[in-house]
Amino acid sequence: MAISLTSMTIAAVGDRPRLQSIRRTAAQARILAAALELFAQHGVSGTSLQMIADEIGVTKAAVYHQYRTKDEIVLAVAESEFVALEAALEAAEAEKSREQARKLLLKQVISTAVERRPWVRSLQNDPVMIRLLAGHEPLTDIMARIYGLLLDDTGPQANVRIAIMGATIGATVVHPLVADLDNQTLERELLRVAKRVFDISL
Amino acid sequence: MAISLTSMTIAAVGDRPRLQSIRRTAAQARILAAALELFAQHGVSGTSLQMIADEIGVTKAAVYHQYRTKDEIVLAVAESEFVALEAALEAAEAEKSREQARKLLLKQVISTAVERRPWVRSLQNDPVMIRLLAGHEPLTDIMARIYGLLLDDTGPQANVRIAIMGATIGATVVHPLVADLDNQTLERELLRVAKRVFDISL
DNA sequence: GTCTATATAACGATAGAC
DNA sequence: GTCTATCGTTATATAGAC
Repeated sequence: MAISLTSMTIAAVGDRPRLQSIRRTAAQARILAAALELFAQHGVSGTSLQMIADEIGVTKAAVYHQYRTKDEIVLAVAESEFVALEAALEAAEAEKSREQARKLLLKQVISTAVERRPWVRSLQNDPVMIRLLAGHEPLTDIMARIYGLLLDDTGPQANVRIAIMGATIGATVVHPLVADLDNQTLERELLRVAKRVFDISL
Repeated sequence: MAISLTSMTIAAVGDRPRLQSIRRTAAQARILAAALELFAQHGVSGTSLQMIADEIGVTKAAVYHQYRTKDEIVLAVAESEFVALEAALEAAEAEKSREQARKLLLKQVISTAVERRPWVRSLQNDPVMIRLLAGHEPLTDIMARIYGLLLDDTGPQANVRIAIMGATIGATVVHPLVADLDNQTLERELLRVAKRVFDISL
């Protein structure tokens, strides 16, 4: 990792378990795909295991054979969605300069959010999801590294600016007014705003 | 109403029922206050009538005496929160110029969101809330009037800019990184962003 | 890997007494 | 306006057969 994060304490890098290395059976993948879709539609609390089982045409017991609790399914869904963010983060951390790393990361976060926008709302805003993510280190670790990289310590308002940018990305892609917009245009507009509002040349 | 909205068809203004005129008993107000808080914490689906009843120290049956269904409670909560938006909208519509109206509305929407930020997430992102709001005309009417006023048809990207601004406001105020920030500072920063997104002086 | 069957608890909602 | 009591349904979760 080429970037040193003097302002934050980050866990040792060497033997970090990677989300990308998690292997799943076909049955598990079917469950997670159905759950992701249903969580987006009805929220986590509004999605029962029966609904997930019905969606893939099996019984509840078959689902419980793969995951012991509903919480485990929620976390597995989150992990599978965080893979793209982890990849973006690792690519950014490999950049030579911190400036380059920040630019690349912001770009990738935007394109990831745009591409996966049908599921961004539940991942970012569902109260059950938020609570589970907060207690799951592999995911909080990724978020901490992303913010640690994006934050510059140039001013007391830096936190607010990054918060606003991150929030803007996540919330814009789920906004009803842009639902009909193609990914490319949406991505371009978000980059333009990032540039203008946050003085980052991308 | 001093503003003519040539680009949208808006229902007749004269006898529009106002949310502000809805009267509630003390018992109903207690239910709505408890529900608002619990929805924010657990989401709508994650909040049972038993939880609401426990919160105010009565039984489920007492709650059902005030509202016949859970959906009615959700809608009543939304209506009570939309009162501030309705007031902001009416004040803006009374402005002499459209430019003035847009500025005032944007300012008021920002300050409303900042002041009510603990509850913004569930109102804006909860899937059950979204579904109920979409089918409830008094609320969709207010949203349509707000967007109708904010949208200028000067460019093809107008929708995206409004979406970005709306998303920015809604998502920033709920972001954990600004949780400790006082209302005044947060409001000032959001106004600064709005200025730069829209190229207008607020 | 999926099934039937079941346990236990909580859900939304209603009836009727006070 | 609130209570007790209850209805029918659904929830998460498990046991054991195939």
